[in-house]
Amino acid sequence: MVKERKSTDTGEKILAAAKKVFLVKGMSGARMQDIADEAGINKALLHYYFKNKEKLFEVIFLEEAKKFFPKINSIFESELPLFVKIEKFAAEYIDEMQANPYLPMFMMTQINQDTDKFLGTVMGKNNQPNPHHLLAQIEKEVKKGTIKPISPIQLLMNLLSMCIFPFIAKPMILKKIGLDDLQFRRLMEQRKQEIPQFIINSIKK
Amino acid sequence: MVKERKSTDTGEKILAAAKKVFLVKGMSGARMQDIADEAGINKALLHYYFKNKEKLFEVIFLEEAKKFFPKINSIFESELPLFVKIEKFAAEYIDEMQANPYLPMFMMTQINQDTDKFLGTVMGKNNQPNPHHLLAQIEKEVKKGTIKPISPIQLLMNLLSMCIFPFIAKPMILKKIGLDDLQFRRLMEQRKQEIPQFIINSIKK
DNA sequence: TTTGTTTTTAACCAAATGGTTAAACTGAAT
DNA sequence: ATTCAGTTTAACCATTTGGTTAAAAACAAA
Repeated sequence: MVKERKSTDTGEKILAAAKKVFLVKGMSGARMQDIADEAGINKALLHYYFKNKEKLFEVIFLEEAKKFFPKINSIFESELPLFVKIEKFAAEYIDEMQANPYLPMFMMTQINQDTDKFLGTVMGKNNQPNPHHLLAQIEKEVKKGTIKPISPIQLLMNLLSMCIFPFIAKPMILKKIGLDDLQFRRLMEQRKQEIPQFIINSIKK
Repeated sequence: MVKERKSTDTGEKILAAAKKVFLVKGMSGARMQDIADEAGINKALLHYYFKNKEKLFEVIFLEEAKKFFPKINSIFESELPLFVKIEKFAAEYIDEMQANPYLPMFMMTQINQDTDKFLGTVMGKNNQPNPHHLLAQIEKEVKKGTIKPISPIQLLMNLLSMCIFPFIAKPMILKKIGLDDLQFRRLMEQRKQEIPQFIINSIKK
């Protein structure tokens, strides 16, 4: 059994190259030779440092999952008021996705490919998204009468949808509306306030 | 040059099988032998009926694109009032996606893979999404003062996000919230009214 | 300088892959 | 029954692919 080699220049080079290639080509589409070329190394080194293609991919997936889900949990489970939570989530989540705009598409691709594997086995128990605290909080606010009656799941879906989907649809949006990258970034910056405002306008009594 | 064979039993079988395999595995991940197995035919027949893997894929893509974009255009370009348009879009779009729940993920995958190819070359000029009429309508309503000031693009993104993203995130939603397929369908049925209501509550003066 | 360990290289491997080929089969028309 | 055209089959092909192997190179310690 090949153990993972300790962190070195070459190992890091491989990871950086693998990330680039996997993100564009996906796991099936990515070729080990392409990754080696991208890293500027001999292909056999990939196998010296990583057991096989799948293991290499899992390392990348785990690294990326760490940027996608923890935000969800830390904010959802905090004791902040609901509206503040929505504002905070939109702002911080969009910041994270602005820094990693490929991330939603990458995560959704893997999760759709094999949910149990990627949300189960590979990730294990840590850092799994857990919406229950927020759902309960929404329910409580509805009961208190501070917001209009809305299903907690529906509200959660609205929030996630508006924060995440634009990054997935980015190439389509850019092409059909005729925006460039910078304009898209600005648009998403605006959404940090626009989304919470839109939501709060809708649900506030 | 192999012309596409005229529509026959075998041709249809291939298309049905190809759709299944391409949808799950994507283009790179799908194997011609897998498609042949799924269709219950000899692999060489794939090449008798379709020039190559790429051409077969394009046929499938075009078929699926016909379910994804035309709704967008017909409703966006109609002369209906804005609120009616939003209601109609949400209802009809969600109906279409309920019938083809894999479709958003499939389309977004291809568009992210190579936007110019899939939104350009393969689709040609027909049936391309064209949001400009709706954007202009939103702008007009803002100016008339019937809705609160909102950027047309932002409102469009909100509408599309809330209608489309849940289908993309379906496996994640099901797993993390603990729903089954039927419950998800019900949830999306509710969204046919919930989304327009949510939006109208937010923007109406 | 020598020795031992680690890293890198280039050649190699078996299997998989998309595609080709020619013969056999099938169905329709004469 | 024969001929022709279209469809299907099974074998085959060249290339690609992920991975293996052993030797060379590099590095570190004594």
